[in-house]
Amino acid sequence: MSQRRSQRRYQRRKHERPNEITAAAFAAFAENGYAATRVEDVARRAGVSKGLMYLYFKTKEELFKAVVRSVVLPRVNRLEAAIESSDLSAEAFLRGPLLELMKQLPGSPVGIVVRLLIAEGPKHPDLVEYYWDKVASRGIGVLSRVLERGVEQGEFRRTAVNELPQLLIAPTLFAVIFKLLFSDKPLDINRLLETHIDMVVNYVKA
Amino acid sequence: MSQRRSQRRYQRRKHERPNEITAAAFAAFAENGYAATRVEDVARRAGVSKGLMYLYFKTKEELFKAVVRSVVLPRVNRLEAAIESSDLSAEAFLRGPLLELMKQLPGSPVGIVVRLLIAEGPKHPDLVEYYWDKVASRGIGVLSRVLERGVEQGEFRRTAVNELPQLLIAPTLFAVIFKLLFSDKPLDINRLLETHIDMVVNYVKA
DNA sequence: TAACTTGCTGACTGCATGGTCAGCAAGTAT
DNA sequence: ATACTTGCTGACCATGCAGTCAGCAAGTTA
Repeated sequence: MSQRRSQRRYQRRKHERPNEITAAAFAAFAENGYAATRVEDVARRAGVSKGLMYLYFKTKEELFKAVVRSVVLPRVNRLEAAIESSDLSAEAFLRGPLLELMKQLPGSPVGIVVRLLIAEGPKHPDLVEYYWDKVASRGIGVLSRVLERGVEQGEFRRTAVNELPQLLIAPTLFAVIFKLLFSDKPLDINRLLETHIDMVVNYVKA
Repeated sequence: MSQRRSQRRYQRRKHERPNEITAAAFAAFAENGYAATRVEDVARRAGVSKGLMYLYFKTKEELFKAVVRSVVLPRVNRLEAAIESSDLSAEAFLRGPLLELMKQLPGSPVGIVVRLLIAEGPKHPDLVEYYWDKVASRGIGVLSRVLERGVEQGEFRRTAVNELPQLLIAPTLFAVIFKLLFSDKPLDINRLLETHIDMVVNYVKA
């Protein structure tokens, strides 16, 4: 009556493990933040042993970095692609795709990452640097180009906003954080973002 | 040759201790964040023993709350007072005192508190609630009243901004966080804030 | 100056958790 | 079947730190 139960203790999945683990880690960090999350929790979520974690990630910190990268990179890439392939007028672009993106950010995983970055960033300078290179500056670049295009086509006048494209998305960060902290308080985030874009467009329109 | 050195081991200062300790705690949290700060560090900074900490604050968490309160309350009070006692036109108020306040926030202790709140808030719901009551909603109230006054006096038209006064200061949060994470990157924060206010004023002006 | 109150100290405890590693078993080659 | 490689496990260790408490000494009273 001894038996080879069909329950194997585990399967080997060398290739999939990293993704599975970062996904589990993201979920765990999202709930509890980085510091309060135990490596063992992540392991349980990923359905692996604690020891395995350390075969794929040298330290808890490495795991953290991997999470940030995995969440953030695909999104930026999509954004850049979407923008370059668009042939809308500058105004239509701001009011359409950009606004849409802004509306999606609060409540998306990006919100979580922002929280993690703010909380832990000052202790992980290389991560902040990475984020700046791969995300922030690329995002700014996109916005900058849109505005510039508007000016070239005589659609917009040249204003301080051309040098401060961050202004376009600044309220998005506000929205992200508001939702993070005060999700139970009333605030029509979409309307807030719409109004902001409307304001900017009026301001820069020739 | 034994001696009563004039170096006393300590002085009793029952009354001053709480402030001294919260000040030390603020400094420590500012450098390392809440989770990474040891109670013993705070004690050393305050020049007291670890045990004493627990005579004034039941837990580390209580200490944290005390810090947030002590930093944030005086500032809000000052803001409210400054505004109520002002007899400027609405536009002048936005371009003057409000803009000035916005410029000061990044780099002020408030930035630190924001970081702490974002990082730890989700695990301290009562603290978030407190912050909402004593800070956020009061701030919104002030902004709301300024805009309303502008409308009543025929200076402004009524726009969506009247119901979304947060929009006025949203970029300030952006600036605070930018400075927090990317203090070495170039960005003319003052100009950004000026431009934003200019934009809003243009938008709401009758 | 002696007896007393209490602000304060610092060694100690218990536990949580990041990281290690010897060995086991899933898969592979022969 | 048998020998071999390696993905994976889980018990274990070392450390670090929140919170405790018995006792000491600063200040007070008589």
